[in-house]
Amino acid sequence: MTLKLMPMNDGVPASDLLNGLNPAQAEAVSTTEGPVLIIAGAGSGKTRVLTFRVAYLLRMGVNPAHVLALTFTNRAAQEMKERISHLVGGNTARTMWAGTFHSIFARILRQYADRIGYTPSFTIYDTDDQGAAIKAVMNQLGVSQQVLPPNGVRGRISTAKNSMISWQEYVRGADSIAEKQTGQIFEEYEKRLAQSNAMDFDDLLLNTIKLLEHHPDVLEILQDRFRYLLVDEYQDTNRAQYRAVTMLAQKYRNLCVVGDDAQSIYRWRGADIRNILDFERDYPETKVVRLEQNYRSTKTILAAADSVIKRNTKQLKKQLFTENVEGEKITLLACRDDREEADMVAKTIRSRVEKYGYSYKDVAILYRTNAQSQALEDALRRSNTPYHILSGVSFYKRKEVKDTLAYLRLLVNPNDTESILRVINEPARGIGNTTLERVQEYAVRNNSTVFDVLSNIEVVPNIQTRTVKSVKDFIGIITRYQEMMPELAPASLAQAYIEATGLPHMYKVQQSEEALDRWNNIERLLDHIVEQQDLDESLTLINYLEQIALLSDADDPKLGTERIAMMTMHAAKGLEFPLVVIAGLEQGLFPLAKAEADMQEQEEERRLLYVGITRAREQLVLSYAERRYRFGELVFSRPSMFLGEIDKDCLAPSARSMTGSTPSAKPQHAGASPTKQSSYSQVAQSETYSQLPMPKRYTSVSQPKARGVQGPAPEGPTTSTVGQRVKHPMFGAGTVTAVSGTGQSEKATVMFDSGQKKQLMIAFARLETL
DNA sequence: ACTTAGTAAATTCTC
DNA sequence: TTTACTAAGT
Repeated sequence: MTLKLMPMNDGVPASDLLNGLNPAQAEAVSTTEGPVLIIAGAGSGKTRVLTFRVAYLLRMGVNPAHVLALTFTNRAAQEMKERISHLVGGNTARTMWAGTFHSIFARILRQYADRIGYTPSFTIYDTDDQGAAIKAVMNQLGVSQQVLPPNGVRGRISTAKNSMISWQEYVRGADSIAEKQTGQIFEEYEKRLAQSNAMDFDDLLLNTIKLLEHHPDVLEILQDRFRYLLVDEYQDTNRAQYRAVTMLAQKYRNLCVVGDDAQSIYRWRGADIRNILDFERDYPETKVVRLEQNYRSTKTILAAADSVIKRNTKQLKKQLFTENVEGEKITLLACRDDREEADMVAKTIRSRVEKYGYSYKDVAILYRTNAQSQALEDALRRSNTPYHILSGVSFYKRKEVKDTLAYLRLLVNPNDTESILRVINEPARGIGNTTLERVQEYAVRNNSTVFDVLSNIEVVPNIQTRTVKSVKDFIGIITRYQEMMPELAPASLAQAYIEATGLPHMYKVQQSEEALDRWNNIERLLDHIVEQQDLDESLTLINYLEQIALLSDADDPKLGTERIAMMTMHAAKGLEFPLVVIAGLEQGLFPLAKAEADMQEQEEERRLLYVGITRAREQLVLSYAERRYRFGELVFSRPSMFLGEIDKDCLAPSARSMTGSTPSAKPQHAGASPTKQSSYSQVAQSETYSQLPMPKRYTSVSQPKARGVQGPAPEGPTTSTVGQRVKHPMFGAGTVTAVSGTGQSEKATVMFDSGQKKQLMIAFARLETL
């Protein structure tokens, strides 16, 4: 391909696009031919470069259908398309392919499914389905779940797949008994999925590779279709993704990858930093472009981020700088416990919103683990601050929603065994475990699918007549609506079919608040299908289900509404906010306990903090708590070692004097004899507690005044006596009728004056003595 | 076969 | 604290 500086039909020359860009950006945009490696520091206008690059290509006359952009989230892909449409106008970008590896590959695989032994209606299994399949296989093989935890097996199988190790290779390399067993499970698992016409997430990559390797004609078609490839977040791709991209790019070699090794945070799920480090070796003619000017953050924030990341030994050379203002210093909140931390975070945000005129959508609270969201959430709710959480228990993870989706999946692919087992007795139809065991056993023995066996249930011995009828009814519903599929639009079909399954009815008659909630969720899901169908006339049930299966937390459409965003730092990748709070900077939590001893893990945690800090545009607040509830138990902790790594000049004065005695000033383990105790242990407290800045006393919300029975009290046992009169914020006054348990798990049974009897955890229920 | 109560385990991150 | 699995009761 040769460059033609010809204006496109809209009459604007391509070079106009370069006007607002700095030299490095312009180079990254205009080097359209051949391999390009863009090392893009945080906030260096990476997204802008990517979109301009595509727009530039299109202006140069490249057919948008020849462009493939692989992004990290669907949201990023969508945004990219919109921006490009904006730049080049009209529908030009519509035929361009943009999406995550998984969604793009799923699309390709549907097209060529028959080449690799699937039908185009294959099902995509999520982690839960995987777990269910693995447990079923272990059951079938008689492997105890006590001896070999299914979760661990799932992890090992997934790791193997991400490294492109087949079950045959895995078995060959297995030494220990556990590995041999895992290998056996691996084999049966693969067979079970194939039988179910289903793929797990890893298969979407592996099967694409298989398709390209074994079918040269398909490879060539795809190479010719995707003449220009872009890969975003390249540092977080794994070997399988690398392999697939390499094959696709082989013919035209127009491969542009964008990444930042400092932001590589997915090593644990197979991301291989070699992909970025070896790029130049694999493509000797590579043009390397470094984007080093940061347009996002203040000098202070950038300096803080830099002071942290430079502690890592392995990283590509680059020096980020910014022409932005110095900005506010970073605030450090030192708190007594997680509840106080949450209250202080909430209070700080509210005051900043007031003082600086931020709106809530400008604010994000980031944390290391999802579990931390609970306390923060409570505090925000108490102070009436609007927020929303990305991830956690999302809508699509709810039982009733998953059940509904499973029913829908069966309509498209009745061989989907995991879905059958999930819903066959939901609502209860009198088809129990014994029956299902027999059916599965029969299916395995006769190399048949569970659905086929159920369809001919008479042939299975030892099934009760009543059960046979139930099974027939169940199969009847599916086949009946399957036949209607060609005639009905997906939304109305789904509506009628789900109604016929009796699932909504079951919840509706239960009348409890929870059941009605569930019923409501099913309705919402069905409404959503209607919506999506209205948006896209050509929507099929297959497309819809795929879209849901490949949804990620970062795709949450609620982002950008007038609320504080709460999420893990992983989920925050690619986002930015004027005000960012990072909570829970404690040893053992961030970095996680597991990473404290392992340098590699520690460096990954440090990169994660780097990602967190660089999400902030104007202001950054960090916090830690001296003690925190974990598993309902109070544990002590020291401030994170990372706090000591942040350049002192970046911290606000009050914080600076406080950090004068943080771990960096004194070696953490100085004097402390090596113990096996985790950093959360009480021992750690006595060693380092006194070195810590004492947090300013914070008047906590609703501190119970009473002594006897009251909230979390770490010191001494909480005691309450039978006959004690107490008051509860919700239930009102009452009398303690019984006490059970000790310490943190001490429970009191209270007969309230309203007539209600409740058993309450004394440590958590905010009871007041009267 | 289904319900319920009781206990064990979990909390790292995800397409 | 919440969730998930197991065991015993109906």
